[in-house]
Amino acid sequence: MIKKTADRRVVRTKKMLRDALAELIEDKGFEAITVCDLTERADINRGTFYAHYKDKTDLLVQSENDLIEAVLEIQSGLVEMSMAELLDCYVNNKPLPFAVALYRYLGDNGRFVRALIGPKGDPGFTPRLKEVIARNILENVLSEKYRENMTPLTKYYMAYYTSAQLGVIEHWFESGMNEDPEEMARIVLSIMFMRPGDAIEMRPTILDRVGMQYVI
Amino acid sequence: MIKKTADRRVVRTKKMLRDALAELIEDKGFEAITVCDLTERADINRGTFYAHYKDKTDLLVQSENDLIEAVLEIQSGLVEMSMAELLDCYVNNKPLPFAVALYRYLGDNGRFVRALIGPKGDPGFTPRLKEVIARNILENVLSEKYRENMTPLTKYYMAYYTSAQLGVIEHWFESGMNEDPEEMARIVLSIMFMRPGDAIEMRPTILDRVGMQYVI
DNA sequence: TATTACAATCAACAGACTGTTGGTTAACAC
DNA sequence: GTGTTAACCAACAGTCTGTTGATTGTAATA
Repeated sequence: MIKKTADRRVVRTKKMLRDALAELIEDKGFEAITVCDLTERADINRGTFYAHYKDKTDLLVQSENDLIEAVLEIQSGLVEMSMAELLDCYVNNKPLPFAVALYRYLGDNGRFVRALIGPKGDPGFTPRLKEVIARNILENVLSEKYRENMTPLTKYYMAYYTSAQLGVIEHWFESGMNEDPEEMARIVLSIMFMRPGDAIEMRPTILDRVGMQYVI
Repeated sequence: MIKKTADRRVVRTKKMLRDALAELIEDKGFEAITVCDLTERADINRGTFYAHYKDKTDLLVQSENDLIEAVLEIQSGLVEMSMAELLDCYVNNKPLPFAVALYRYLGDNGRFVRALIGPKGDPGFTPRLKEVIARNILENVLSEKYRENMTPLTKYYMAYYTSAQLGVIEHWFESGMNEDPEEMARIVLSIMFMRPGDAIEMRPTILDRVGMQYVI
């Protein structure tokens, strides 16, 4: 676990390769990338590539691991939120702190994340990101009662909810990251209190203030 | 558009290749598959493969198109649902007809769908399936008012909702497709009326009957 | 600053996969 | 039954792969 990569040449090489990977994924898709493409764009000798990585998949996996690890790191420093605090954020239209931190980091690594979760990216990355989000957001949302004794329906709700959160992140990237992290955190919180079925009760919900009223 | 594939040999060859593709994707991932792998497993000459498909990606895309087209076909025959009917289904615990049809078809083509949306599948397929689901389920759920004048928040809600629906489908496949299509349609309908924020009002919702009560 | 370690380069290698071709055999539709 | 054509087979050059050995250049440390 101890990174002993002090040599500037190594970090430069790795950075160049990771950047080239992100660009090329968005360009032609991971599938079509050759090691030649990578080293050519990164302006690195092909032999040097193999000194650091087994193959292009190894480069991909290592880069993904770094990203996942960083997200975990960020979220591990965040205190678990009480329901009262969540409510406070909601009614006062304050962004959730951990959501802000998450979106800030994802935004900073935008190019790479967008490439990975995009239609030409790595289908194996999305589940990993989902797992992190599930562990760090859902555990703050789902009550203990359901966490400990998970029924099939609860599991389906978890799958529903984590996928939904990732869908919002994807849409953020696709639409050009126009909103800043704070805005995104507010949007996420708002959506958490929406449900399509609300129309059944035919009452405008508290969501009016974010401009959506209720959804049929 | 007119399929003139009457020759039994052709349909046999194509079927063998599509099946081999599904198996190999789950086995080693699309990325790692070679045309040799495909023809070997399908027991087809390699030259024959190139008589039908440009490359392995062409095989993938054509197979995906067939699947998407079939889903569209199924859903086009379904009448649009009124809010009253939706309510009727919900309170009487009846499965939504279009959801049943969707899950039935996906289940019938389980192996292939599971391979495509899985962690070794095609990252480009999920968005396409999402789009179909969005068009056919969400348009029955979102009121006209929001459909015609889409605010950013509405779009985020759509992204949230469609991803969520796909997450449920994914979980169905991952967990071994234990529920039959009718059960899945009921689960989906139930989840539509849940929201994590319900705890704020601290009232057990109508969802009690499906064993979840309310979610914090 | 000089020395030592090692990262990066270059050229060349066999092996695998690709996409194509021309000639042959066998199954199909009518 | 016969013409059509799909499937088979072998062989082709071209590309990408992963590895090697020798050489050059850059970095950390004394």
